[in-house]
Amino acid sequence: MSDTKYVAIVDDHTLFRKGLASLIAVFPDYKVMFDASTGKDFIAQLNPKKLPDIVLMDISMPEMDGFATTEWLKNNYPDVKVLALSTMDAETAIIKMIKCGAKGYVLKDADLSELKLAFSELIRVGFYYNDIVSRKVMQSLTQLVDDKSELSAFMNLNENELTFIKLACSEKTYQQIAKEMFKSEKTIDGYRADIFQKLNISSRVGLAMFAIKHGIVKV
Amino acid sequence: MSDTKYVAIVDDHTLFRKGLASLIAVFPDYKVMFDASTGKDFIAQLNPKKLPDIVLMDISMPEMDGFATTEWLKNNYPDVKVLALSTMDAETAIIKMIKCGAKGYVLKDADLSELKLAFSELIRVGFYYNDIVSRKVMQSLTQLVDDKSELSAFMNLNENELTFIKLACSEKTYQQIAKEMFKSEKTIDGYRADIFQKLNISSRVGLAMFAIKHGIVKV
DNA sequence: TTAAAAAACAGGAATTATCCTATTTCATAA
DNA sequence: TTATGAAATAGGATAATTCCTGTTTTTTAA
Repeated sequence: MSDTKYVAIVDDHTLFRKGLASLIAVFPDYKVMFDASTGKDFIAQLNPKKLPDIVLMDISMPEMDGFATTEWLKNNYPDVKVLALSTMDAETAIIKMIKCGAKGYVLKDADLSELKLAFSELIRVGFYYNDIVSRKVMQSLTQLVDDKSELSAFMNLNENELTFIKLACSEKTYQQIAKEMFKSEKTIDGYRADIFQKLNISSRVGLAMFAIKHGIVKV
Repeated sequence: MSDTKYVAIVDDHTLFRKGLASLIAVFPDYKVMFDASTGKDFIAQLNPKKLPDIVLMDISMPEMDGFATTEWLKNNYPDVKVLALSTMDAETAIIKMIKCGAKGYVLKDADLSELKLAFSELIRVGFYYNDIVSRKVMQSLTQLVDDKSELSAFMNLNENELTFIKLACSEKTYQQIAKEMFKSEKTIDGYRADIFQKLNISSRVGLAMFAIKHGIVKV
C-alpha cells in the first residue's frame, strides 16, 4: 500500500525551490503539489479541500517568514506537517521553528537520502530529528542555560517592542523614536523599561548589542 | 552547431547543489560534469584534460570559499568562466567576486530562464550582468566612496581610543570605563569627543554600531 | 633647550537616558 | 454590565551622556 503523499515547498530562492521540486519529482510515492516564494504566497495557493501532507519550509522570507507561516499552519491546519529547512548557523532559529510547530528540520546541506528519510519518518511517526542537528541544538540549549530567560524573553517581544528596538539601534533620541512610532515619549519609555526588564539589560547600548547578537537588527 | 557545454557546481548545500544539477539536466546543450561541496573538493575533482566551460560558484563555503576558488581558477585556468551565485543581501560579496575574476552573477532567487540566459550569454559574449543587481552593485560602489573616509578615520584610531570603544560597547558607565583605563573621567570624555568627531557620530549607540560593523568588537 | 603638538584633565551647562510610582484608556471575557 | 488585564500615558527625580570652553602635563621635534 503505497499511496502518494503530497509536498509543498516554500522558499524565496527560486533556483533552490525549483531544484528541490525537481529532486522530489523522482521520489516514488511523493509528489510536489506546488511551490511558493513566501508564506503569503503559500497560503494563497493552499487549497483546503486538498492539503499537502508535508510542507518544506524555509525560515527567512519576505512578506511572511517561516515562523509566522508555520504558526499559522499549526492554528489552521494542524495535520499539515512542516519540515523546516535551515542552515547549521541558525540554531536559535531552529529552536524557534520547533516552538512554532515544525515537526522536523533538515539542513540545506543534507543529502537526498536524508530528505527521503525525513519524509518517511514524518509520515510514519509524525516527526523527524537529525542526530547531528539535535545534538547541536541541545548543546546550544544547555549552553544557553544562563541565557534561557534571555531566549524566551526574546520570543516574547511583541511587534511594538521589536519596532522600538530597531529604532533604538540608531542615533535617534527617544523623543524622535516616539514621533516616528506615533506614541508619546512616556509610552516609549515604557517600552524601554519593559524590554530592559525582559532582557535583563540596563542601558541602550546593551539593548543594541542584544539586538545585533540575536539578529533583530543587521549590521 | 550546438556542441554541448559542460558545467560544474560548487556549493556546500547539498540539496541546493543536487537540485540545481537536476534542473540543468533538462537544459539542451548543457551537461553537469560534476558538483563539489567546497572549493577544495572542486579543485580535487577538476580534470585539466577536460575542463568545464562554466562553474556555478557559491560564495560562502567551508575549507575554501568562493573568492579563493575563483581567484585560483583565474590564475590557473582563466578560460573557465565563473558564474557567481549569491543572495541580494551580499552586495559587497558580489563586488569582491567580480574582483576575484567571476564573469557574471545570478541571484539564488532568479528563475530558470534567467539561469539559461546567463549561460548562453557567458558562452556567447563571455560575461553576464543582471540589470537589477548591476544597479544595486553600482549603488553600493558609490556608497563605498562615502565609507572611504569612514574607513580611513577608522585607521586613525589609536590604542587608547580602540580600548575605549571596546569598553564603551557594554553597559558600563563612562565613570567605570575611566576607572578601568586608569584615566580621569574627563580624559575619557575627551576620547569620546575625539572619536565622535573622527567617525562623524553623535551617540554612544552609534559608536557601538560602528564598532560592530567594523569588527572592533565582536558580537 | 625650547617651541610646538599631543594627551590628559576640568568646570559647568544642556540634553538624554534611566527609574520610580501612579492614572487613564481600551478591549474583552465573565 | 462589570471586572480584569494589558497598553498607553504622566509627573517628577536622578543619573548618565553630550557638548561647550578652557588649563595643565607630557612628548616630540627642531
